Amino acid sequence: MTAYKSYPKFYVSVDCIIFGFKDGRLKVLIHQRPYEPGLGEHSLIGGFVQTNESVDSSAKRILKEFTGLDNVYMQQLAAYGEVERDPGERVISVVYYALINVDNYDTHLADIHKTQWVDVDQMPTLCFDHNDMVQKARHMIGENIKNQPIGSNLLPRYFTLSLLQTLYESILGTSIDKRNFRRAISEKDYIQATNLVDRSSRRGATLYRFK
Amino acid sequence: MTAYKSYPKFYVSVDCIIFGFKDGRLKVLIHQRPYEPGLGEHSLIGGFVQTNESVDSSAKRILKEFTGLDNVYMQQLAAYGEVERDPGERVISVVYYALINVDNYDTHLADIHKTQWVDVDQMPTLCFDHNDMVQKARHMIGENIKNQPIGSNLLPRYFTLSLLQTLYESILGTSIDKRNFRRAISEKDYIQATNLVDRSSRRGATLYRFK
DNA sequence: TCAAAAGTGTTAATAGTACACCCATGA
DNA sequence: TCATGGGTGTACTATTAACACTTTTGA
Repeated sequence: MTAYKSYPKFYVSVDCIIFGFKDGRLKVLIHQRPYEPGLGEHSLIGGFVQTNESVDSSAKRILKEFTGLDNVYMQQLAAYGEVERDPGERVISVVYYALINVDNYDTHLADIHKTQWVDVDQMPTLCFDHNDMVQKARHMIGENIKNQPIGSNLLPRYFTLSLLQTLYESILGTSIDKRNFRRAISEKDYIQATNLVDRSSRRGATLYRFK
Repeated sequence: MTAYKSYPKFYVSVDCIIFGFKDGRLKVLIHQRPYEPGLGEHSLIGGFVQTNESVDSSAKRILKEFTGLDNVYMQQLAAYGEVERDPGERVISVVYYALINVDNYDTHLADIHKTQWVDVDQMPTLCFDHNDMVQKARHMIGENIKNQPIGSNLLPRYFTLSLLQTLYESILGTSIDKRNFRRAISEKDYIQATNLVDRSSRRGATLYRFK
């Protein structure tokens, strides 16, 4: 039917860089690669595209398999297509990054898949080109956070400004002046104060939320 | 050898959005699709990834086949993976955009492939999801031009500031104040005045070049 | 002489950066 | 009472935006 018959076909995988914010640090979810090549090495969460799903849905499916989460902020990062990137067979990988609230994710699934959170500033060596992917994704988030309310995906529903600042600092890798930060936030219309108070500090801190 | 055997394989294509600057307008190179499905429809320049080449090299090869050009500014845009995006067979496409100097490109090849330049603001309907790709690429260039000297890829070696401004206006889709523009440019260290003069205007205009 | 494009500065508004002290409270 | 984190304002600097007239010269 089509003129494509003479062209080769490839395995197409999806790798997900799942970011979470935990203990005041930006983390990435990894696990141990469950098959050869690279069995047992640190690896991003991934899988293969199936015939009945788009690449985007494949990414969503994989995210759900590993975290139990649906409806998550997820963006395509890039396709990785070096010939030898996977030493076993030729695999072209489309990479996504997702931002999740670590409180929501399914720890039972985490046990099954032996996933763990690692600090984005202390990434172990991952298999293949996965470290490159993480670096690129981190850079991308840094760009996005300046203009988009992406923190809403990483934080609990109610949060203090201190926590929000810690998140920004940990994404950007810099320290931010408290007063400047709070002024900037107060100008954003997608973050609003509530009349709730967090009592885990002595004085208590106003809780904020995303609209 | 590997655990991948049970997964499906896919055709992987590359589509190139080749931008050029011509007659004071930003243009995209298209041609008529040479095979079914969509035979004869307007289409981006594309081809299929081969087994012995990375996806990046595939894009370079295709660019060279259609323009004769090497060593061109080229960036990956995204992967497009909807199941039905190609009505013939399942094809996952990795999309690149390139910026070329239209004076350098091989018009003999243009004849062979029946390529033509179309104004980015007057794109005809392209096959499949190609219009989406162009829109996304255009947006991306607009972001990049603010910080990177990407104009060097689109302009001749020597150019007037008026031409450069026209290029910026046509990429950004806005008009720019002449004095503000010239001041901003004079602060960039990658653009410098030469002592050459363009005599096609009455008064004559200083020619500039990229370092 | 005049049409057409080249060239040139100043001011106002906005955004970003640097910086230090008082407050409320639980232990 | 004091240690802890919460909360606040001002001055300086850099960047961006708005705005109009003179110059040169080929036709």
